[in-house]
Amino acid sequence: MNKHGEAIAQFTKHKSTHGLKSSDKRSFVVDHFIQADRHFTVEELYFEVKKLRPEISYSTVYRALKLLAKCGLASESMFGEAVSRYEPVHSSAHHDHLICNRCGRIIEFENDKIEKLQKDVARNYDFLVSAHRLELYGLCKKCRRKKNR
Amino acid sequence: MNKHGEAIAQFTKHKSTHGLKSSDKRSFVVDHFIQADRHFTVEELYFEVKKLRPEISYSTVYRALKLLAKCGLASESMFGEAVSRYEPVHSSAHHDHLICNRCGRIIEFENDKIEKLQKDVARNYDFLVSAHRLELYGLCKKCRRKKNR
DNA sequence: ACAATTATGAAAATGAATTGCAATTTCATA
DNA sequence: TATGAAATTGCAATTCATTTTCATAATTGT
Repeated sequence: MNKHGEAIAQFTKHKSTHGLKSSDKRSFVVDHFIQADRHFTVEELYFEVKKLRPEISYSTVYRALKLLAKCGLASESMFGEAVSRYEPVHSSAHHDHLICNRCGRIIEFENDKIEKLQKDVARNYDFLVSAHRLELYGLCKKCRRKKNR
Repeated sequence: MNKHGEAIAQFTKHKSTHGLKSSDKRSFVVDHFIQADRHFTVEELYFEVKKLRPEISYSTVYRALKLLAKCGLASESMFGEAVSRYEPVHSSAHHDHLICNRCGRIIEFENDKIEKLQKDVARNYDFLVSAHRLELYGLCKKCRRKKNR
């Protein structure tokens, strides 16, 4: 089963264990989010969905994303902005972000060495880490070229 | 001149170069922030100031913090919460944060190795970094002890 | 002191997140 | 297939921090 299939399966499982029912609209939103496999604000996802299924409301999108977050398929993060972004959670490794200040592109990366050093730091402070966030802001490859335009 | 004095001087300079006037109230807020030398939300700083100078309004505190941010003496960050926090900027090194999910304590740290690895990552993506943020969330020393209470 | 400009306080506006509620849909069971 | 309890949906209303407006007060240069 592919990655998307797994995610859908996990969502279905969460529904059954939580007494939730199926719904076309929510499924559409969930599928779209999982297929897209990238960051969304509620509003961004809402606008995309609306193009294809105009009868789906903001509330439904909002609640679908909250639900995805609850069942571990999306994580909510606030990239220093005032709006929440939801990103797909890949069962695999945690990832950090490079965020372009110009075009908004978000690049994910992983770096084991950094992760390890983080643990060292935490140990020094007798701090028990449950989550972390690392974000590098600046200009992405494309935007560096057009820096002075 | 001590660190606080330098900060005050920088603030004074910013005022003169920007045609701003002096004000008792704003100075009080600015001094308090600089002396305290720690994180504040607007509201937190407002409540502290209010105890000592009840005639100072939320607006003044808000605008003072915005101003401090503009002149580089404070930086605004959103620790994954819905509220902005302002932290003193020390002319010296950048620092990252350990954030206790239980008591809210924020511990600052610096780690050159991590900084270096970040640069390596950026280089790999041809990304030009202008700022970064690293936050480790979890339980601080004190809160680990009372974890199960 | 006067004029010009900035600072202040209180209230209103903004904007995103969240919730309440009535109408609708789902689904297990009769 | 019909039923009813429970979940879902859309819209409007609320919440809550941030930000702006505007009338008044304070500051600064002349």
